[in-house]
Amino acid sequence: MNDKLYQIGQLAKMAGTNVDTLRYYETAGLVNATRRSASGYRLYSEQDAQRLYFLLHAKKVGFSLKEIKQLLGLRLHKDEHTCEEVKHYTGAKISEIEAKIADLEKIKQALESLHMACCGGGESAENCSILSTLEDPDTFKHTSDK
Amino acid sequence: MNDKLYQIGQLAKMAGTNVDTLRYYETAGLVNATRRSASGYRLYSEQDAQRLYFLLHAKKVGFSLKEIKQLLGLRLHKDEHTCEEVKHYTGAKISEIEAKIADLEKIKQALESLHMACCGGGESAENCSILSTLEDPDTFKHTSDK
DNA sequence: ATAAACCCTTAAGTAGGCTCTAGGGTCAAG
DNA sequence: CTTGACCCTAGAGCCTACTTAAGGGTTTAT
Ligand SMILES: [Zn+2]
Ligand SMILES: [Zn+2]
Ligand SMILES: [Zn+2]
Ligand SMILES: [Zn+2]
Repeated sequence: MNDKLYQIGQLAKMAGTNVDTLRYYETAGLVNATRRSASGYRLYSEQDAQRLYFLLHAKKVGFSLKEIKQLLGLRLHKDEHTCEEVKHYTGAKISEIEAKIADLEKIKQALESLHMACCGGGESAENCSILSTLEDPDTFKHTSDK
Repeated sequence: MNDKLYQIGQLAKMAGTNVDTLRYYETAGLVNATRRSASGYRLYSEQDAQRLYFLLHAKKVGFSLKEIKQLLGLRLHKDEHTCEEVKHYTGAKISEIEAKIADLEKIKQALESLHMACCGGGESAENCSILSTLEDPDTFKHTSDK
């Protein structure tokens, strides 16, 4: 069940990207089409699509294609790595993600105080109460990085 | 109070980046040094540093320098925009950030189930219970984008 | 007063991630 | 059986965000 296949143009539209990018991802070894039609058209399965969605979401939040390739590849070449390595890698990535979330929460808070302070009216923002938030050095204090 | 100034090298080290990048950010209009020494050395204030930290954190979570420039610029050229515009922009960015956080939470969950399922031992990961999670199309289902 | 460790500028080069061009097949509709 | 909307490949080109190079001042320490 669910053996529906998509042509490259359909998948591109579904995913909000374009065909060139999909072909590029193929050459980069990121998302391959399950098979080709008799005439050589790429045919993507639902799984291929899921893989692409994962990629696009991960990209959106700042992972490089190289990192994404590793993430997507966790289930592959299982025989080439020990469980210890796998566990170490996933643990590190999880911390990384937690740090990213924390960063986003802070940026969000800064924007929210701007957003709420602003009256939203049609007048010039010259006297807008926005001023203080981003100007305040404490708005986004540096705690610890890396 | 707190009128400490940093040379470019110090700031670069503090921020975990390097001097070339800081000079680049200057040419890109992102982070300027408050002033120059008699001999032309850039001298960064604590506020300049905060601005840089904001930039670096925002970059880490996938914002482009162009977007970051806008974020950092919200408090500038206040006279050129209406409160309405400001409010609209911040509102849109906040939604964007919420979507990013949601994406990260999903990726995190997927990695966490991998992480917990794996025994972490020294044997080959060939029979590792990792298999199912990333292979399952539902792991990162496409809901709605853009 | 000479080294070591900083700093400056301008300009060219690089890596990652697409995006476009050229030249050509494929397929459904009318 | 042609037109329009797809698809293919190979390769060049482009944008972003740095990074390196070349040539040269400045500071601090011994
Ligand atoms: Zn306002
Ligand atoms: Zn207002
Ligand atoms: Zn395992
Ligand atoms: Zn194991």
